[in-house]
Amino acid sequence: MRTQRGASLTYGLLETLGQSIVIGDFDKNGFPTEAELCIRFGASRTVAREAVKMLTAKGLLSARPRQGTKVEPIAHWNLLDPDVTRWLMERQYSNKIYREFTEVRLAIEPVAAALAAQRANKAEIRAIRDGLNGMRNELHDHDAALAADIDFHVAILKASGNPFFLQLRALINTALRISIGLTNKIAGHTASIPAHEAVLLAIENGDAVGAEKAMRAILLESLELLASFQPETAH
Amino acid sequence: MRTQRGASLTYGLLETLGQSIVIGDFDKNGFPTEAELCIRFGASRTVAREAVKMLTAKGLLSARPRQGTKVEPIAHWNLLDPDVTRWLMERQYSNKIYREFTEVRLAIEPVAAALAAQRANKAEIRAIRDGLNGMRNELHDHDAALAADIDFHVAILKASGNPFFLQLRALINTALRISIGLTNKIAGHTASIPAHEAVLLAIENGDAVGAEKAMRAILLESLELLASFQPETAH
DNA sequence: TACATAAATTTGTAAGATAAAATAGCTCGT
DNA sequence: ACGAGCTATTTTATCTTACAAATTTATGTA
Repeated sequence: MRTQRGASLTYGLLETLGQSIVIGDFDKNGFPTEAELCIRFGASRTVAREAVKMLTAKGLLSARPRQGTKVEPIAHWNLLDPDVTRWLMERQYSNKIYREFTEVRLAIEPVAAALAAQRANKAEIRAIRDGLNGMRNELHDHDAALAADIDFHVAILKASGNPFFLQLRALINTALRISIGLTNKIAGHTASIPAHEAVLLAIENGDAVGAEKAMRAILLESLELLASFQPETAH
Repeated sequence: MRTQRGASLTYGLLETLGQSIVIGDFDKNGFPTEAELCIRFGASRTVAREAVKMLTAKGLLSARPRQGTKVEPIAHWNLLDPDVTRWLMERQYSNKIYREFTEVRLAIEPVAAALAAQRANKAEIRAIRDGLNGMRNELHDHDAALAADIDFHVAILKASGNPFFLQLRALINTALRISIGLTNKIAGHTASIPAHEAVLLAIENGDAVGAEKAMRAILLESLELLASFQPETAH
């Protein structure tokens, strides 16, 4: 999922800086100079430069001689980069970003479900069903149920056959974790199994329109539940 | 749009390697070792390493000691990264990727248009109208008409108020350039002005459902036109 | 003041040395 | 022959130092 499994100095600094940038730690005093980075994080120039270069590649920074390194405005960030999405999740939750995530899901996932209904093979349908069964069997274990829920949605993205849709798995992962974190506060609430069953059934039957509607219903239900539960807050 | 305006050695090598990877130049012999990179491209280790690190940040490469640097499978690439999208465009056109692009557009743009109908302010509507007028006024100049067409679609993404939608501007840019490149081969064909007018009108009237349908019609029309014109080719 | 020139700051590039990781190969005892 | 453990090798990872380039600031001179 992330850029690399390894935890070298460079990737450690990448994580630290990425999170700090997303939180806004450098908004006041500006981004440190290369020399300051080395001092503050005990890194060599090589490590500092390579971490900055990777953050530049993700749109978070830009550097020019004499002018220094600057944090780019959020409009320039590669928001669909898995690392950036994860850093956004790890910072303080905000209703605004959850709504934005869900709007993206409302655009993508119903269309992906419709395509899956037209194209999914047996193995892909089995993967979707495994996700649903996991949700059924783990009603007691919130973490396991969440993992199964994510598996269900990602399996549909895969079954769509369009690799670009699959790129959004990190965002969906994030959105679902936020969603679950909130809905868990509502006593006894769990993801709606029947709604998920309806999506699977439509895909199995090759019913593109039905799959699209059923998936949209899941997302709208989740969105309305949250809206009714927690009023819009700042940010 | 791209990672950096500057044309330093590092960014030059980034471009060269990114294009080569996307084309598949390293599929046979594997990706060169750091030392080989320096020799083949006349770069210092610093430049070679930083370019590789940026490509790693975009999901195209991974590196481990002793094992070397390898091209990741396409499923791992950050396909929505503006640089990656541009490199994909610059390689040989293929019907498959055009269809995939259009599927993404069919998911995102109608929803963006619906949101724009609910939220767009006067300045944002003016930007959309400017794009449409540009298309009207530049019927003779294909390049200018294409630019106006792109402006029109990007203005709607902006007016949606969701920054994640705007991330797809590079993909839409690419898709439209491919589309225009093909439709220009059809004698006398130009983008349908009335269809675009319908979208603007619906947004101005706050008609979310109408805007969504009108935008979907534009994309479906474009897709069908191409399908009828050029039969599915390899890749 | 206006303009040219020098100085200072910060990133960009280069090169060499050493460390660490992971594979391949070898030695040796059984 | 076989396997455990050690050694060698390859390649990336890290550190250090030096210099170049770009750009802003300061300075000096007419």
